[in-house]
Amino acid sequence: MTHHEDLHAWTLTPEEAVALQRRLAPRVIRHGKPDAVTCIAGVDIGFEDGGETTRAAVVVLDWPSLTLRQSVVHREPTRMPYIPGLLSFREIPAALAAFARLESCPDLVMVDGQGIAHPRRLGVASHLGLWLDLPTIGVAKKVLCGRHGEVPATRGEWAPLTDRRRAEAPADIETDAEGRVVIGAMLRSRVNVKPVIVSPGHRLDQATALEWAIACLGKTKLPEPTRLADRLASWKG
DNA sequence: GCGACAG
DNA sequence: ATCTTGTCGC
Repeated sequence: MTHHEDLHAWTLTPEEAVALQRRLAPRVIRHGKPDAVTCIAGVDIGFEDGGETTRAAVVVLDWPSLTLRQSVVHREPTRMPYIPGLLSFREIPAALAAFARLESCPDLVMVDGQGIAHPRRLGVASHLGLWLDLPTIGVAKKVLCGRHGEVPATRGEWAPLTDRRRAEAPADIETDAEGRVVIGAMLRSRVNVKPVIVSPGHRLDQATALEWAIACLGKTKLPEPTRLADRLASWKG
């Protein structure tokens, strides 16, 4: 896999990064379904040397067996600090380098982090989806923005995550009874465990993102793709 | 003005 | 994210 734009654009000030997000967000497609899914990738980033080295892990699983087909780990110097809302600028360069080493292109990508459940509707999953031009889903462990009611206790059940701010894109996303924008779902992936936040990244809608997240659930909190990527990125296994 | 704030 | 031991529970 290759990419047409170079990485110079990643040397940005926070203000420039925000401006870039505002420009890119309307390009994010949040409807439809990925076609003919044969394999699903999982992505996660870890850090070493007290944060000086960034470690990107990508795993590719066959669907529907969820069997591991390939895994890649890429290391490079960290070039940006962590700033809430600007996570993609810190993690995506390494993720792209890891993707470049994949033998086959996945049909769907699951990312550790938010999709459109982001202040400017451009979380790391959405942003990565634009670069890869692939359907992506964000699976996060904590909320960045938005509110939600009580989450059902049953595995597979969920509660909508909503926000007052409307998206920049003209083709808008779902709203609830109060006209709030639905930006994701608090999914109970496991009983007695804190829910995960599932939000569409790029090229699919909320319902589809949820369907795939649930379809990829194994016995643990995280869906298999991100669970395995997490394991690799954190050196555990 | 005062919090909150993905990984 | 990362630094970190043992411990409780299915």
